Amino acid sequence: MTRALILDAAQTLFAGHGFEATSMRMITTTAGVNLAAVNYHFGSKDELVRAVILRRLQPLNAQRMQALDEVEAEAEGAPVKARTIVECFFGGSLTMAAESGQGREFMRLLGRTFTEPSAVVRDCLAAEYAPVIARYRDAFSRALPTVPVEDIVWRLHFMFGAMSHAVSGLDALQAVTGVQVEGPDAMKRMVPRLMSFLLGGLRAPLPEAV
Amino acid sequence: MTRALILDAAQTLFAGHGFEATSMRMITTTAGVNLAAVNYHFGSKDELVRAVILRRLQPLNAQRMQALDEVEAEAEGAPVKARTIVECFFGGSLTMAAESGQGREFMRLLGRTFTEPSAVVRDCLAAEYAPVIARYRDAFSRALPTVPVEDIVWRLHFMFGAMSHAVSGLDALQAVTGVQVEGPDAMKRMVPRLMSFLLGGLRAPLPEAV
DNA sequence: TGCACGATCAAACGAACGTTTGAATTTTGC
DNA sequence: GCAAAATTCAAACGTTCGTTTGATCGTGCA
Repeated sequence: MTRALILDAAQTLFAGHGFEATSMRMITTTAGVNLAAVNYHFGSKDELVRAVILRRLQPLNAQRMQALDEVEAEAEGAPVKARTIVECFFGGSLTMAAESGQGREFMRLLGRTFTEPSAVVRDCLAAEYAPVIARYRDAFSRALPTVPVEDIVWRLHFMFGAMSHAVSGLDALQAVTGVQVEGPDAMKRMVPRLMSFLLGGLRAPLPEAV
Repeated sequence: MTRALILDAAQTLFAGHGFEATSMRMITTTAGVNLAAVNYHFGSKDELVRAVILRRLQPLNAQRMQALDEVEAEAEGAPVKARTIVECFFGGSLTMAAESGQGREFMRLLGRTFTEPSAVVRDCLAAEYAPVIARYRDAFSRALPTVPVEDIVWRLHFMFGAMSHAVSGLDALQAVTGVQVEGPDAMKRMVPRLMSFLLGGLRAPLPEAV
């Protein structure tokens, strides 16, 4: 009970203020628990950070693996379309981002997480993502046999950036352009646009060799 | 002299550890100046953060405006190609990222800056970017008359994400995929790939209406 | 030469940080 | 129903944070 209260409060505050700028006292006050509860249940602030990230990232990545398993099994050896692979990868996270509340909050947090310089966060992410990226790299390689593996990796990298910024940078977009991006339907308007953008980038002609 | 030493040291440390995690003592020790020097020259840590960002962002954005002015003047009223506009926007920053040392360091910092939740950073960025984004939005709108303005804004948003993550997330890419991305020529290998990805996304077919 | 002013310095400020402690309290297992 | 284990609690720990202070230094102008 207390554990879950802390995780929820920490996720909200981490998403809003960042890891460093969120103090234990902010977390425990928001959660309505004692200050010592975090160290009792998680050991340290760093471990709490890991727990907040892993609680949702692990199921998310497991679902990414399973989604790819399913479409590949369905294709029965035939190459899977690039669009389908993209949907496997981003589908789960984007619907998570589209649902209001905790899910969307976590996606905003996750978007920020990539640029977080903290060692504990970076190591945690690298370990979680490495097998997923490797799996999807191979899948894309089969779907786009004309694209060298190195380019596949780069384009995955770019797609990651576009997506994480799309979700976590909505405040920035609103501040800069004045575009209204709040509300539960904002994500529903964004997702198809993002998907077509990603596919356009993924299938773009290779740059002429230099 | 001391001012410049502080700015350089602060930029390096901000890029490596983030704004919050970088203390005044780290900055002044790295710069080889007295602890009180930051408050003497900049007033506060927040003002130093602003100064570090604005020192390079203001010239960068001014150059973006000028580059667009020039290609539009050259076109003499004819619409400018989308690729050219993209090059105007990202060209300067990508060459800045490609050069080693201070320039590249700042681009890594700038990429992280977008997801920085700090109020002082967000306000500073919004004020600096707003006129530039408005100008480029209109330029893209003329270059791609079939794309509604709202989609233009979204695609600019996605492009921002892809680019900032491409630059600032190189550590993450290396950690996750093992791809070697260090060295001065890493950027030269990335830039054309990023450019073709961005153009592919920008010119992707619009998602069918839902 | 002497004065004035901007710059640098060591030292200290109160506040907030993450963490620890030991007692009080609640829950669990038999 | 009671001992034992798990949890919650108020209080304090030492450390580090950003900032301030007042003395000292160096330099250019009168």
